[in-house]
Amino acid sequence: MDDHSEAKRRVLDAAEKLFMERGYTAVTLRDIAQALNIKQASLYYHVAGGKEALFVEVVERNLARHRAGLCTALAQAEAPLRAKLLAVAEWLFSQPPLDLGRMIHSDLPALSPAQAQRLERSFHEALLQPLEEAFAQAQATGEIRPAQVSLLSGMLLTMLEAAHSLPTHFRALPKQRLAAEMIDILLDGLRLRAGL
Amino acid sequence: MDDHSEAKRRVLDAAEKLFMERGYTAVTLRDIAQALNIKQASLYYHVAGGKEALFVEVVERNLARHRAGLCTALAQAEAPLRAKLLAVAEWLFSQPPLDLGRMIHSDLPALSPAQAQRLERSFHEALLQPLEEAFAQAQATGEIRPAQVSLLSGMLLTMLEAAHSLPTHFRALPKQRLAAEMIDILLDGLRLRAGL
DNA sequence: GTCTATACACTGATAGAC
DNA sequence: GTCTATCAGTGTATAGAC
Repeated sequence: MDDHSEAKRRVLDAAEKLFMERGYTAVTLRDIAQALNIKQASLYYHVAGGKEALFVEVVERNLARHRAGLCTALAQAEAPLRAKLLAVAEWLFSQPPLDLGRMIHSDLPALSPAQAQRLERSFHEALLQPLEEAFAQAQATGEIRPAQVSLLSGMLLTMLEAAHSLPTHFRALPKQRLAAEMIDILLDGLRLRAGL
Repeated sequence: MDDHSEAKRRVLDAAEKLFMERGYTAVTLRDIAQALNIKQASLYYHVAGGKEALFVEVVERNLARHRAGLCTALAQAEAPLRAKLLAVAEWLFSQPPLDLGRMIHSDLPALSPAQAQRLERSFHEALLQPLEEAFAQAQATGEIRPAQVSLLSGMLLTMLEAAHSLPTHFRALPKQRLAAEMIDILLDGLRLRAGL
């Protein structure tokens, strides 16, 4: 599983940048090769399986990084849930934005069914699972009131990715402030209250 | 601006279904023609400008419908903001899901800059503007506390579209219940409280 | 590791018959 | 309105030289 060969890493980096920005079908192997100042055919030296294999490898590496980053962000941040979620936002903003919707509805259907299913599973494990655990823990300690953890995780992830990727035209504030406000609103709505 | 010719409407319907599902680059004219049981070249009788013109016309029609639907939903629903937002959710769920992220980062860059800019403007007018007005009004009447209306609109739209389009695998509840819970959490976070 | 050359399929688009 | 035929352009992929 080690990616020896520095060159291979550079190929994956360039491919990741383009695939994550524009999606699977919109990016050509020539685009990727051009970004590396090499010719399209040279890519086959690094990734034998061609475009699809390259895409799968890129996404899987990206998701593994996300899982690791999210888990350490959640583990290292201090106790209150708010701080942990802010750490999550900070981590997500440090990464290239991922368009979950396009991935699932546009990119995955263009792959072989086996690969598509594998990637969809990775999505859940890397992105939702860590958040679900954090919310469940906060519920167990009574920090927030009970609610579907999968719902909360999806809400947060979706909102943060939107804040991360949507152009300035759609948002007046810097994304960090925007994230903080969204998290505050979310947590205010989840506070323990009399009558619940 | 009238789309006489029933046939033209059928073409736009088929194109809209495919374009909205898979995105601009992933859909070929042959895909659309096949859905209509005609040949690819026949599409040029209905839309002279080819693929790009077809896409722009489809999206513009979709957004006009959204603007109208959102405005009447917001106008007809009874007073409390919660009811209005639920009506918005109901309307959005009655329409084919739109992937705002893919649209902006994948589809628009594949068009000529002029058309891309035009569509991006339409997005704001059709989707965000009606919601922004509703939030501003609720703030004016003191129903919710002050907050960036563009932020709130973006949050709501993003969350609802995610609930609408993400596969069951990512959500345990039916999307209507999910929307209701998200709206409640959002509004709970915006209630007037002592100290604000 | 990267290149050139090339095969082959597919895509958008045009011309013209019916 | 829809067809067939056809084109140029682009896409992935392979073979083999350096």
